[in-house]
Amino acid sequence: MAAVDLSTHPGHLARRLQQAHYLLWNTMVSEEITSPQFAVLNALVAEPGMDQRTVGERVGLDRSTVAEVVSRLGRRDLIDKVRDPEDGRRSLLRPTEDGVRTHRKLTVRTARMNQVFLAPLSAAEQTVFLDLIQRVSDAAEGLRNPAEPIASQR
Amino acid sequence: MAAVDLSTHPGHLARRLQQAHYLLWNTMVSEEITSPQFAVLNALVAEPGMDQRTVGERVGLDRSTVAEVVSRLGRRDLIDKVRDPEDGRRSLLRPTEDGVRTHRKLTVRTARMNQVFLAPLSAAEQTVFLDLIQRVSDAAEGLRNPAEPIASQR
DNA sequence: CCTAATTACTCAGGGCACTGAGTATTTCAG
DNA sequence: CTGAAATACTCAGTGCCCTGAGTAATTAGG
Repeated sequence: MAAVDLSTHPGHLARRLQQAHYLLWNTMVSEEITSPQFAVLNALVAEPGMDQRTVGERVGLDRSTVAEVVSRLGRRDLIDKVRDPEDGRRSLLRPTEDGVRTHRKLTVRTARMNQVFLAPLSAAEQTVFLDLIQRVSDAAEGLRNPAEPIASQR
Repeated sequence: MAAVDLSTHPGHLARRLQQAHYLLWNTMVSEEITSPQFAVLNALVAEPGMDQRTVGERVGLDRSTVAEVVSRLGRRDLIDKVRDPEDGRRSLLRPTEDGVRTHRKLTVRTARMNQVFLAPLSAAEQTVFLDLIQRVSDAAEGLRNPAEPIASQR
């Protein structure tokens, strides 16, 4: 009767997009390491020694989720976790050698998967697509953090 | 070192987009009914009496997830669930009066939320955005179901 | 008919994502 | 220097999402 067409609802489409990606990741990249786990690993390869909070900020995960992902990566010995001697609240994270190796391997596969994922779009459309998603996400995240002052470079 | 820029990874962006939507939904639409729950309710308002499998197909949820969502909607007395007398395997689902009322209320709020969510884009960009997400999702879902024959209209 | 395949659903298990409450540590105000 | 505020993390609870295995009912083959 008064039902709505969900294909005009960005939230619904976002969920479907994410699910589609999840499946493709599973078949083309890894069945063990998930996309969020790769994101955390990637952040730590870029900048070893970050604490959990900072990692979460970088990859867009909240405190609890980071803790879980970190614990799984630790269980697989892909990252190390040590208490910061200078600030006993923090845990400092860094990839192990195995972690770096795994990251390298998955990076290649991820690139291939992205190509397949975006294949239905032309090169120009792909650029637009990434830009639009990013702008919407950034704006929506901005709604959460009220009027944060200008980010300093450190 | 060899780290990757995740802002060019559609999967990562898809996850962030969905999270952003989740937060906005929570503040602007409902704290009790989630977006997937609304999707199921919406499908049942459009076509009461579907079984769980069909609902899942319509809204893009797998068997297990539909079962969970349905059980939550049932707990809130928004839908009824009865065994199909003609086929004892099926559960037939239909919204209760309260379910229809709730659906109507949330429809209004959802429309408002979508406006806010898409506000950073121009009207033309919004159209492109929805189209691109849909095409990518459809294509990726197509990779899963191998060579399905042309869908019949019933 | 009656067995075998199919179909709808359930259940257990792993992982992501959020909130609210609690703990430990550090920092800051007085 | 000490008590209060802030910070990093943990834990419990809820919900979404998938897979693989199991159960009950229906359909199809011989």
